[in-house]
Amino acid sequence: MNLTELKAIQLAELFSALSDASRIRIISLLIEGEMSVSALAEGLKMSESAVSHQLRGLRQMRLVRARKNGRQVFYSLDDDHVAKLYSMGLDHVEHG
Amino acid sequence: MNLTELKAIQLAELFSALSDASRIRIISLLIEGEMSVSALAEGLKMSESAVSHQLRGLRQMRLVRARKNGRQVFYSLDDDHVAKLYSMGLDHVEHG
DNA sequence: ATAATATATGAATGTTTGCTCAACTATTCA
DNA sequence: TGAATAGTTGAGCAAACATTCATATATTAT
Repeated sequence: MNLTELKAIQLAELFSALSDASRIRIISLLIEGEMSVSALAEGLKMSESAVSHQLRGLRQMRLVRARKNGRQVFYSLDDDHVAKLYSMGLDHVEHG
Repeated sequence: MNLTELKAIQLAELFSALSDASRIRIISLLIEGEMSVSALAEGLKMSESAVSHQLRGLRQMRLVRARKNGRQVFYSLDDDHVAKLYSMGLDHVEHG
């Protein structure tokens, strides 16, 4: 194998995106479908600012996608890899 | 779904274990087979102390297992979930 | 135009993290 | 026994991170 340093960093960045409970909960909501920032904030009992900051990180990693409609912004998962990693992790936590 | 806060934290902890380039490289070496701390340190060009600190975290998460032989300690992956998460992440980074 | 709503963003702050260094335990060798 | 080797551990420090607060931008309503 012999992983390059670059790929190690990229992999670490990918998993970093999933390494915080707030982001995990954001993703768990987005798995069910797209949601606005305020709906996420309400569902998570976090401030809209905090949610927006986290979404920015997820957006930069291309894990979520934003769709603007009027003054709302709807976020959804950009890619099913994320959902797969999520469910595989959940599996590990629940059983095994 | 409605993920509990506890499970969100556990999931985040699992992914945190994979969220650092040094740990990713440790895991990429352990995928090939068990290795002593000093062999890992040499392969990664890290101090044994730094490697040992990281291995402790991985051990506490039950991602690696330690086997002591004389004065050496050989580490290996505890569970193939880890290797699966790793290769799925690599897939995401390399293609798509 | 003004006000209200939805989101984004920068600075500030407290917490967490990864490493180094020094000290420690356990094991082998002489 | 004493010295050398392999690894672990705690303290300390700098860098990274998550949230809050205040402010800014964009859109809609009056």
